[in-house]
Amino acid sequence: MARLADVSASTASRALNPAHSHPVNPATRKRVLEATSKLNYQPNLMARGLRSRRLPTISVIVHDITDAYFAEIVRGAADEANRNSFLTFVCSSRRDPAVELRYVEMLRLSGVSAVLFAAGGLLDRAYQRAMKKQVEAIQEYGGSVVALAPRVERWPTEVCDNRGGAQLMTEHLLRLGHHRIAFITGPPQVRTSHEREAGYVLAMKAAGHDPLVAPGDFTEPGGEQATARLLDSRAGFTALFISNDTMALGALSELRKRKVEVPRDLSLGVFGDIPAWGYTTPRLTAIRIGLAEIGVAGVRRALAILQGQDSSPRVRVHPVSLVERDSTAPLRRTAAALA
Amino acid sequence: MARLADVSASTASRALNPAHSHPVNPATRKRVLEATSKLNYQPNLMARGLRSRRLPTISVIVHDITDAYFAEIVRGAADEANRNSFLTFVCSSRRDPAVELRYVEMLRLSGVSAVLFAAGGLLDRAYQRAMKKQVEAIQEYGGSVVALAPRVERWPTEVCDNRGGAQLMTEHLLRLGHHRIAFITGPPQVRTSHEREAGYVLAMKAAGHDPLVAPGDFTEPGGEQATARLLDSRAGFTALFISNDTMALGALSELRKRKVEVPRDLSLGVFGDIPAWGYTTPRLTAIRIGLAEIGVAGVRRALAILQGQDSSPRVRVHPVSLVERDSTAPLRRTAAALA
DNA sequence: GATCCGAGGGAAACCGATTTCCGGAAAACG
DNA sequence: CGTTTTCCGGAAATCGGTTTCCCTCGGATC
Repeated sequence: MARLADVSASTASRALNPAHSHPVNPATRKRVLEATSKLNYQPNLMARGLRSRRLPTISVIVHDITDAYFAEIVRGAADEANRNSFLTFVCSSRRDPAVELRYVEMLRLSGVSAVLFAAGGLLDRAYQRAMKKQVEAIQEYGGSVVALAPRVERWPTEVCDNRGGAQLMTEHLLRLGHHRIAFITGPPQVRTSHEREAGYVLAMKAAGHDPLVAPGDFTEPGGEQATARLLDSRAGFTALFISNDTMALGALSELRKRKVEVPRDLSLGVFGDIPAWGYTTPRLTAIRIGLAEIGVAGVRRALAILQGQDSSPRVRVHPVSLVERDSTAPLRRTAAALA
Repeated sequence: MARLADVSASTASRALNPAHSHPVNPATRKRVLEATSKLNYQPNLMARGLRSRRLPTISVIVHDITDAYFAEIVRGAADEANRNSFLTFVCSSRRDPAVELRYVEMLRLSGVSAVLFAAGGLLDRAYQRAMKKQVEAIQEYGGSVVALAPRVERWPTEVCDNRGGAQLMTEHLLRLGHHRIAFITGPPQVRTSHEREAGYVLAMKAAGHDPLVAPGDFTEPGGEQATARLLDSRAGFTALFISNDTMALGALSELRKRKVEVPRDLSLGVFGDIPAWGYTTPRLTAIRIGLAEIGVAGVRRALAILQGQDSSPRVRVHPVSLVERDSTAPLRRTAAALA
């Protein structure tokens, strides 16, 4: 035991963890601290974890780490975790419930202190039940759970203003004179889809226009297909609002393939701003989400819960903003080529 | 002890870890396995780690997880780790040596089994010394270290063919009739820079042309500045080869700002293929690196070392390929507008 | 002066698995 | 039949901290 170096044995632990009630003589404490720095002593985290049931690690569960959306969340979370001497696991689940459950089980076994779910939970009943069980086991040993997107479970949540953001974009397009605005929504199992769709519908109805919602699934091929079907339907829209970045990539391919020129033939808005939007042609108008901040907030929240001092409301909504670029233009300049 | 459920005590450990030499009666072993599955027994990883000095975790150290290049490596590594029941730490170091050292120290304290360095080491002496010490400490407890890019240290390495890829792109441009090809290189502290530059220079000299190398630093603003300086220099080049994806993003901004049209005014090639290149205008010709495969190979190598059965050569070079898109065109169609 | 109380420190239990060490029983051998 | 292996299982040590339990000592109280 490295600590024998100075004098005491278990007293060292008390000196180094002043959180507990047992008093330690300041002089003794000083000696201990000197010894630790002299010996460059560092506690064995696994030994500590064996007693305390958890390790100073957090985890972020995302669908796909190569998706710029999730990567930014992970960066924010990992940075904040690092600042608090926590390490960060990253779990890329590919939207596979089985993989996700397996991840969470491994996390539990490894004594993770907090799990951040960066994507909406699936509405699947079996998944929900199994996940609830895992999460309860984690909470049993003192771990905390935070959602970074709306989920069905009643977890503490850090989320961006999906409804407000969708309203913002819709109103922007309306203000440009568009009133036939199509919307590609997300998968129905995910709350985010409904929230964004609701914002869009709300803004449309408030302006006295009929919403035109096309089903989508938040994936790139899904966005491609949804765009194709919309164009084929000849529904006669002059603006297209796509409810996430990944689908927008697919839409861009499809529009390029069909030689639909943006914004001349069609104004295009996206929920979710990723760096790539600054390099596409045209550069895309998008709803900017402070993803890194959400990641940071998630870790802060998780750590606060760990210390039993979280006073935030259960759901905290982070504001979003409209980033206007070149893909949205006034209706007069938009040929109704698709009517 | 959950295992008391059937009969034995420490025998269970032997039954569950047949790797060791102590024999176990097959019948007993069967009873133990039945009990474990009945009780849904799962070993406490921290207790196990306390003895074995390490946890079934790996870590990937990258400069920036939001960079598509690194994200793809991490995805490959995390998937492969998951398949082997290992969890994956991700460390986004922002190219800060202090952050990186701190990460590695935390990893060591947490008993990480393997560390994968996804970026070239800095040539800084103090950094090198400190890192060497950390890594030796990790190896002392049986952890392994793998480099996923050329580094100065003599670690097992999985790397893409930097020199060959640079030759490939250069030869592609030469074949199109270009001979005044500029090259934006990377920071001199990084081996990758030198390797790619060497490939470019080799191909140019082999063709009897003078290389034109502009300094860069692998960052986006760096790419912007390097491009600007090249254009200002009126060096009269008709093609530009940028040695990594991030700088290419900066270059795109600069070219767009100056209304240099690609490939009409300038052919553009990039080392490093990222999804965004399919959505830019024009779509960029790039050297494709199998980054996910490199991540997978890194984990495989690390696990093999852990089990003392790594028979690979120290440095394994992964092939790259040329993805031809719209940003490179024959010289005849390229106005020497920049001459 | 006896009792009580709190400060402060040490010994030992504990977390849960792995790994010696050891011993009994069966098998192999002379 | 005695002796030496071999097989197999249990008791106990170990990993390195944290926490409980207990003890001592000095000061305060009655």
